[in-house]
Amino acid sequence: MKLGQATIKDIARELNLSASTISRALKDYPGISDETKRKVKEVAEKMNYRPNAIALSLRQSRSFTIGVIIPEVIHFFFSTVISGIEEVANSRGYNVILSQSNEKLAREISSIETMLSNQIDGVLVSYSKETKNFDHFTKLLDQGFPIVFFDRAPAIPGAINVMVDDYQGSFDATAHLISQGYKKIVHLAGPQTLKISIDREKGYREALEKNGIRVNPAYIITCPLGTLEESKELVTEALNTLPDRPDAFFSCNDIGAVGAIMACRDAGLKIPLEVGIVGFSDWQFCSMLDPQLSSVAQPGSLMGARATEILLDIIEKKLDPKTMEQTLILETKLMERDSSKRF
Amino acid sequence: MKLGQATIKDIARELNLSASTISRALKDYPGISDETKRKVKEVAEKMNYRPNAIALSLRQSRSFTIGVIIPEVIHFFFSTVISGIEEVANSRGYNVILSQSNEKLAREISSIETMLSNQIDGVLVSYSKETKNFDHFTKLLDQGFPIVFFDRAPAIPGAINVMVDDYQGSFDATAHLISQGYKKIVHLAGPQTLKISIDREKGYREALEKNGIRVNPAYIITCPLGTLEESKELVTEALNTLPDRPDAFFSCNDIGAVGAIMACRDAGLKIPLEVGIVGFSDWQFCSMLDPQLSSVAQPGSLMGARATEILLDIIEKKLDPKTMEQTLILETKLMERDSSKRF
DNA sequence: TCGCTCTTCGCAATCGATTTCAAAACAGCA
DNA sequence: TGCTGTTTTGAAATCGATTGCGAAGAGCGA
Repeated sequence: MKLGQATIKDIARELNLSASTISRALKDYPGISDETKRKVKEVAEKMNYRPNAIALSLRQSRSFTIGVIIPEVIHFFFSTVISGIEEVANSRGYNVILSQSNEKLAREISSIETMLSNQIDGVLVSYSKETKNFDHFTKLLDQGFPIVFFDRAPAIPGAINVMVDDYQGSFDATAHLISQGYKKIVHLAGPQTLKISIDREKGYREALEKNGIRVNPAYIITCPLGTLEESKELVTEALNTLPDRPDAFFSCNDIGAVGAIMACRDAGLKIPLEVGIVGFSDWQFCSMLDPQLSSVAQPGSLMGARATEILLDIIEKKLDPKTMEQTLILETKLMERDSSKRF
Repeated sequence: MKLGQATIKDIARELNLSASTISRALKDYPGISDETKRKVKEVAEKMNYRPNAIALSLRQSRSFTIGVIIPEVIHFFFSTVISGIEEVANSRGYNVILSQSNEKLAREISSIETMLSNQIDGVLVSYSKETKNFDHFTKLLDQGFPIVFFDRAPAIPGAINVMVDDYQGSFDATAHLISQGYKKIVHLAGPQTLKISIDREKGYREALEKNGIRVNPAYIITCPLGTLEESKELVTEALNTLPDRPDAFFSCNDIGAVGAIMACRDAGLKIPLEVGIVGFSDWQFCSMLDPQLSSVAQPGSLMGARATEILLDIIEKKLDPKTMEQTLILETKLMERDSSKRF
């Protein structure tokens, strides 16, 4: 008796039949007598038979597994995306292999390599902050390998992206601050390697211009690290040194906004009376803060779900990447809370 | 030319050699001339050859993949655990297949089934709140299949568990509240199906007793849902109806503690002057709240890492589950912050 | 009893890589 | 030239499941 699982051969031996008959009986193929089918299924049940998906994968060159490459699992936003991915993949019979790049290009590349070795049917990617060269993706795309990018869209022509409307979300947030009477609005920007950072900054700029406010370059402060400490420090510095003291901060992420809250509070400024603050992402904790933080909600779970649907449709040839819409943009929603509401 | 990847046979055809020679040449087996090795490697490189892990898995009955079953990815704590798992698994050459049960027993079972079909080498499990019967796990354990449970330890003799010291963490938190002069401490407990809930309640009870405070059953309030609204409501009710008004709340999780903060604030109580509050898990946002929330930190990433190390050691037969320590308990750390510090 | 048809099942190849066993090829030496 | 020994390579089986094709057996009419 083997230690492992019962195979189709074990059943065949037990019943003095051939492996082919067992296979057909289990799948209710025509040409197998009902009596045989009954016996086969009975023995399969008894032996606790479970088909070997690996053998199937090898034969069909299909693994029913998709890969997900993400910068960091710990980010709340990404965890919601994963949740959406897992949900859809699972319901359509696919497994999800996960790998985090930790924002390192080298790990991103090696992750893809091992996943390809494991014959994944497709991959969902949100690339790392380090990634500036996309050859490892274009090579695959050229071969027709199914890839869908989410959240962070690379500068690759023909690539399929699912993202939120960073520009519009940013525009809305800035316009909201303006409508609340804030005039000297600082933008805490993200690393310029990410398209989302650029789009968010653009939304900020255009909202100002459309409302007749001149964009002051000194009011755009880049936070490369994205940590709480960094933004707190930079905001404190801005409050102390900028000739025209800012009266609002729009951060490209929630952590930065929290840093701004802290810095303003330390500076003795009242929120939202004297300073307005808006974040981006609408992390869970926004409504738990004091004051509750206004933020731009990104539909993370939906993004994961949509990206997965598209990927699986491509894999199953229901969609041709060449003929389809290249970029799916999901709407954001501004959550107006205490940190930015004066009226 | 095939669409897919180049195989060993393609290289063989190209060089007029046999598949066996290619295989040996690529692995630097003895008995292959240096000249042949050189040519084979050159062609392999040129054809962008990548070994098919599926074929290897089939042959070796080893997939170098482990499964992870988790209630919900979105939970901050679990996302840190996943991060630790992924880290260790990756560095030891294993893939991670992820599945969330959404706290549903049925999905937990079906996830395990598909993972087994996919020939995973072992599995890490944190079981769902619905799971009261562990047959689907014991069956596997009896077959000698490698399983390591984390965070939530099932009542299965011989099972290997990695968890935090819920009892001690809870004891410390309660003792801390007592040391700060709080006397009427309410415990917001979790669902009694989870061992962690029971342990945390036990730590609370014994800390009280050891400090000569009688345990008041009315002071133990169970929060089955674990939502913010629920705890807010229950705390408000407790403040209004309990004959002896509580002066502190120790919640078995952070969400509950936030609900308590809100309820107390709405009731006009000053934190920490009039009411002390401590949570459990030390989620990211604890230090961003106002007042900053004291909480018991659980080493999530470490837990994931340790559990994975043990699992891989068992898989690789470096460890025998029968002879080893059954339960690994990781230390918690009380993060004392403003919400509970009167002095 | 011989055909023929239809039902029911088995053989063998396939997927990609590894590995055992054995066979070539070639060198050295008498 | 013939024999032994070494080096280098191949054929075939294996892992588990599927499937086209062929074959055996039953049943039936002539």
